[in-house]
Amino acid sequence: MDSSAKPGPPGKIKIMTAFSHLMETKDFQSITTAEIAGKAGVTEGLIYKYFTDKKDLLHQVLHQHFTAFQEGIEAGIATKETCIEKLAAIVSASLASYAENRVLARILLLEVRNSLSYFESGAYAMVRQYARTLLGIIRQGMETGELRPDIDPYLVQKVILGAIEHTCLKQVIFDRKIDVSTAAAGIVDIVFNGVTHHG
Amino acid sequence: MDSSAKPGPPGKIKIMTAFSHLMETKDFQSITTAEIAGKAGVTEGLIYKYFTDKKDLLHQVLHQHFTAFQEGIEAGIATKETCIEKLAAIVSASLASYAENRVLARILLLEVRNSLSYFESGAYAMVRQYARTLLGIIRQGMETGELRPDIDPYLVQKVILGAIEHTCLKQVIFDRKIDVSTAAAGIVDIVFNGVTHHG
DNA sequence: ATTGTAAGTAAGTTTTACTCACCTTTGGGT
DNA sequence: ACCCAAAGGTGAGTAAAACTTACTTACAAT
Repeated sequence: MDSSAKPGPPGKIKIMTAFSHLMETKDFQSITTAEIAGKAGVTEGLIYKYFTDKKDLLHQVLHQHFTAFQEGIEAGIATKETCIEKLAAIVSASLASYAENRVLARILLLEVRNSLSYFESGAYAMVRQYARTLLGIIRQGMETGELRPDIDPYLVQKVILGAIEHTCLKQVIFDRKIDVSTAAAGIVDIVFNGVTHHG
Repeated sequence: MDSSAKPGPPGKIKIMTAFSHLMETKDFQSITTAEIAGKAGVTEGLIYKYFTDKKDLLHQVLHQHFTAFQEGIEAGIATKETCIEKLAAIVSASLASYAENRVLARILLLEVRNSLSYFESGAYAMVRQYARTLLGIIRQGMETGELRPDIDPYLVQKVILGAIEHTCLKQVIFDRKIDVSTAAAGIVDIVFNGVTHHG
């Protein structure tokens, strides 16, 4: 368990923003605490006043970015009525977030999953909430008859999440543009209708 | 570019197997070079005779595991005739590999993607080859009419890869069993037929 | 026999995450 | 107005771990 991501004192904010900016050009491992402190204009020791760990800093920055992500998702599905529309909105909004916030995408997809401490962090709790929202929509769709009732909703959830993540994985890694609308439309088409040709 | 993963001298083999075993219980970051050398029964310096880096060691061990993975895949699709069958075989064989070789799965899904050096490694070259094979089958299926011709084959590839990876992600992280056959059948069903209910 | 090369060692060095004891500022209660 | 406690912030220091380098041993080929 790590401390939650409150706004906090100026020093903490400076550290988080400095680190976040460094993550735009470098990977977590190669960013040093000295570098963070230097860019933030504080001393190295202050980092450990507000963060238990270098990883805790990573997790709290992720938490911060994911909050905006979450809001984007909820705004995206708010107006939608049907399950299909909601799912399409989630796919679209998720891709859009990864496209416009590479730091979020890189942290979430590449940096955090290798250490167990992440899964005890507040950031991961938010991610779980996001996954639960998705699952809820899928279940609802199965009840209303929009979706097939004979499939495992958990698996549908995983396929959708996997499709979203893997679709922008390479672009995130090599810092290339993501064509959100066509990618989103394509994923939705494939997952909803399948890839086989039915004469 | 890193040196390829030749079998090599006894010291190198001992280092790689020791490291591989350590990866069963610990994550990359928390395994020290001293620990590796100790378990291998060699000195710490020898690691740097055969590996440019601690990460190079990781990449070469991945390369080694992925070779077996690749063979499993090719054996899986060898007997199959249709595109559909081949895709199902790839999904099944991939899940099976991740299920029975957690070190491979953990390295590939959790540990390597955060550093650019991986993408210049021989291990990544193998992964690309695997992805190309998958893409080839998809393209072939679109030509023969088994798959819809109006979709982007790259996107189909990404959805399938994403589905495979995300399906076993949690199990790999928390070291839980993977029910390969039902997961494979489910993924294939969803990706081939889609999730929407067609009256 | 000799020479050249690959395998292996052992003792550094440096970097880097993290600690700790110490200042400085702020603000609320009496 | 003053105290004092707590929060904000500092800077020197430590320990550990990745990596280097100078050296030794085995050993195959000429």
